Amino acid sequence: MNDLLKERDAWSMANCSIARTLEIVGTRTALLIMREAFFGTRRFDDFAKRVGIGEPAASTRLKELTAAGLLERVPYQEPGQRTRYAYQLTQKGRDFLPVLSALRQWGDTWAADEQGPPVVVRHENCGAPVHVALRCDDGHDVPIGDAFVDAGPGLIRVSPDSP
Amino acid sequence: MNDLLKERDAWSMANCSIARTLEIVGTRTALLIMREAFFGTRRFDDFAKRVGIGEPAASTRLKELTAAGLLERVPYQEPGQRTRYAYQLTQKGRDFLPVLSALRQWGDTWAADEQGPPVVVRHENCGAPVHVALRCDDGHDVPIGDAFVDAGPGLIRVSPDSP
DNA sequence: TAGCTAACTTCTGAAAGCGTAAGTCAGCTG
DNA sequence: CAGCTGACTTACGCTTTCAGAAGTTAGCTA
Repeated sequence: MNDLLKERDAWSMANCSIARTLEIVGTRTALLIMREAFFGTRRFDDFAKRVGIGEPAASTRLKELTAAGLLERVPYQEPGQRTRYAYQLTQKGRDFLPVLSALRQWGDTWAADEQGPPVVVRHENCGAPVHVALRCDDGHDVPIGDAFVDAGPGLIRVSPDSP
Repeated sequence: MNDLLKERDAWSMANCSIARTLEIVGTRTALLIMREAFFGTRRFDDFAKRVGIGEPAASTRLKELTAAGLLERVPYQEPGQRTRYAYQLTQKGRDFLPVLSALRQWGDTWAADEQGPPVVVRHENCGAPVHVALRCDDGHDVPIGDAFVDAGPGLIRVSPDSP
C-alpha cells in the first residue's frame, strides 16, 4: 500500500469512473444484454429469450443502453417484411468487451464446472483463446500484485467528512 | 460473426461464466465494495462510509463477498484495543482486479470529466499507468474487433425452446 | 380490409435493494 | 463495574428490479 491511500478519506468519489460506469451497466440484466450483443443478438425478442428475462426488463434495459450510446437502434428490412429495428453495438459498446472478458475470465477461473467454460473467445487470426491482461503504458506486463492505486489528474479532495 | 452464432438458440447459458460471476458481484454495491478493497479499505465502517452506503447494505455485501471467498475476515488487534476483524482480499478477490480495471478504463474513456480520472493505477516497477489489454494465448495482442466467440468445452446444447 | 407477426407497452404484484434510525454486543478503560 | 467505542443487527418504509400476462401497434400478406 502506498502513502496516498492513507488519505483515502480525503478523496471524493464524485467522479469515480467505476461508479459512473455502473450507473449505466450496474444491473445484472444490463450486463447480460451486453453479453448477448457480443454474441451477435440484435432483435428484441431474441434478447429477452436468450438472456432469460421478461419483455419489460428487456425493453427498459435496451432503452437505457441505447440512451447511453452503447447500442444503437438501426432499421433493417427482411425481404417481404416491414421495416424493423435492430439493436447493434456502437464503438462505445464494442469498447465494453474487456469488461465482459474480465468477468468471463474470472468466472472461468473461479466458478466453472469441471468440463470447462461454455464459450471461448478466440483470436481471429490464429484461433488461440483470448484473455485479458494488465499492461502498463511502457509495454510491461503487470502481474496483479504489481499494480498500485495512485491519485489521478481529476482527483477531488474534500474535507474528510464531506460527501 | 461466425457460423456457430447462428445456432445460438441451442446454447444453454446454465453454466455461463459471466452469469455466475454476476450472481456474486452483480450489484452496484458489491462492485464498489471490491473497489474499496483494492483501495486498501479493510474495516467495516470505512467500507460503509467510503462506498457511501448504509450499514445494512455494507453488512449484507461483506457477508456475501466473504461467503463467496473474495474477502476473508481476519482478526487484528491494535495496541490497547480489543480484537477486531478486518475484511481483506483473498487470491480469489485479488484476481478480480482486471474486472475493476476494465470498468475503470471504460469509464475513463467514455464517462470522465475533462480534468481526467480521479485515480490511476500504476505499475510498481516503472510508474507507468496500467490498462487492460486483450491478448491471445499465442501472445498476440488482440484488437477488440479481432476477437470472436466460439463454443467451449463446457457448452451445453439444448433443443431450441428449452431453458 | 381482415388477419398475422414482431416489437413493443401496460398492468399487477412479488422480491430485492437500500437509507435512516435505533438498537445490541463485546471487551477495554477508568 | 459503568462508560465508551467499533462493529455490527434490527426495524421500518421507500424505491427499484423483475416476471407473467394481457393489450397495442404498424405494416405486410391474403
